[in-house]
Amino acid sequence: MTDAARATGPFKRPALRSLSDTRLAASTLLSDDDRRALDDVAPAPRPFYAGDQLVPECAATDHLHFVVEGWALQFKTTPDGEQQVVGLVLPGDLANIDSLLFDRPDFGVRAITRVTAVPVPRDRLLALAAERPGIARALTWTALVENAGLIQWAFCLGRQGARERLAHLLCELAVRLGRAGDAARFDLPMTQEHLADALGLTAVHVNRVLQRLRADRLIATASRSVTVPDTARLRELCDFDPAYLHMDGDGPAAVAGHPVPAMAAV
Amino acid sequence: MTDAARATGPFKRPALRSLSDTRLAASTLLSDDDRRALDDVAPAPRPFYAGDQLVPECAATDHLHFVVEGWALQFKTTPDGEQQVVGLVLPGDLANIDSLLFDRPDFGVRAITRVTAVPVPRDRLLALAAERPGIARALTWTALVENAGLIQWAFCLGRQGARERLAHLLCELAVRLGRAGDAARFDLPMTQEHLADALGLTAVHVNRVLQRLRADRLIATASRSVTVPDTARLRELCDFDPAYLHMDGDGPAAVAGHPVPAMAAV
DNA sequence: CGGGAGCTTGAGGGAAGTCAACCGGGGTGG
DNA sequence: CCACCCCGGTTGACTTCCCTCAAGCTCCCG
Repeated sequence: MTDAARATGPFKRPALRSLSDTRLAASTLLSDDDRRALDDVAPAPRPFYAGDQLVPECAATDHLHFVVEGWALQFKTTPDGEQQVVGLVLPGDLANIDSLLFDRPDFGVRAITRVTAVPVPRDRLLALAAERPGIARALTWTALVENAGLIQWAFCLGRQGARERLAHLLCELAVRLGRAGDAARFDLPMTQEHLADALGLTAVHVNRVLQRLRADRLIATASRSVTVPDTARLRELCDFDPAYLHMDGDGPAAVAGHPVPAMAAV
Repeated sequence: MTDAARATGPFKRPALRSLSDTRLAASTLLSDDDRRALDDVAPAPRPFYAGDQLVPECAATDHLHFVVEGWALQFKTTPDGEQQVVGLVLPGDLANIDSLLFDRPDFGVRAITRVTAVPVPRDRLLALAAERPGIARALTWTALVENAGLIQWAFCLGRQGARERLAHLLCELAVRLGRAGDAARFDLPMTQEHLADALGLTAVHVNRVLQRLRADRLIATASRSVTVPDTARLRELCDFDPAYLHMDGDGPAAVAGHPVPAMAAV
């Protein structure tokens, strides 16, 4: 709650204005008509405090939350209270696409910072998809991108060590935040505990691994932000390939015959 | 290749006949018309030998493979040759839904046993989806189910020990094979090496964990098959809840107003 | 009969977890 | 205004889980 100030850190990018600014709409599958139709069904954005649940883990939901500002995480809880983070939701992302067709969510979504989200009723989106193939396709595309991210997530958890996993997460964040250049610096509002929950580690161990990365000059950290002095070196460490993020809105272009917008900063 | 005989083990279920028998079509989102249209675009099934790649990991694909017989696995390879299995493909499953909209696959698919698959050209499926909202929706539904499975997979890899992960995988297979009752026995054509690649472990350790599960009477194994004497006890060990498999074709029913077929044996 | 794939077993090592204590800063309440 | 407190980060000692390497076994198949 007291993170309100932090949410507007030194590297805040201009807030997204509408659903047309989200990744769903950027996927080149949509016509301008589709985008307008999407904006028409969008209700007013809703604010959340850090720690709030956008989507409770174990209760039915019928709204899809498009995050336009702030960070959130997708999580699943063990019976003994531990939680595993299964995805990070950044500005422009759709927090819970599974609620499009499932009554009970497969995971909860919790705000890390203060968050602004547009909660679109599932039925409105389904109706839109039924009459506009472009939107239906864009929704499928979004689900598939989510899929690719989860596959990579599982891969890292299963086959990489703590050092590589942490490096990989930082590489991913740099790309998704559009700050993948050298000497790239970006906000990182996650605590070491958050990182641990995401990487399948403990906070103590995350701490030690972070220190080693710092000692090796692979990263530098300031309060709530990270600098990557040499992107290539960090990527080499964890074998990072940004293709799985599908930042270029691939595939769809070939299908719809639309030009690919210059969205990627990979 | 010499597994051809094994693929027709003692618990072989009748082979699926067409796309209408796959999970995609069972999702209650399709009208009978939709199902017919789907069957109309289906080419002849194609056989694969054990070890064959249905989808090569690093080459563009434009066919979606519906597996009607046999087992396959979805995998991702590390630069040093290790592989992480990110999903198992059973009869009725769609092996590579990501190829619907992406040119390059996010993972490869390799046959574990002899496999029969129906390779549907992506374009035909896309065209069908564009004119039939039901099929578009069923495809999205399939992607979301895949999603739920991957989330659970990541959860297990991140937060469970070897024993729990292995138990969880066996519980999942029992349900997906429709053999979730007590004293349930089912074919398991995977080697301990396959299991290790799936669970993020080594084959040696899988071996030891299997022995402990056997010693504790949680499972019994015969050649290429597993028996679960007490389903409840095994599920309790790994905190298994079959909801994430969405075997009941949920959500869609409420949407389309169709009755839910009695597909679940959960 | 030989050979290979898959399973089993053992000894030793390393990565990550656990438990516990301490620190530093910012916010809150007295 | 200051003291306190809580949260997040840091550090150390010890433990545990799982990996590595290596060898031997069994079964199936050629």
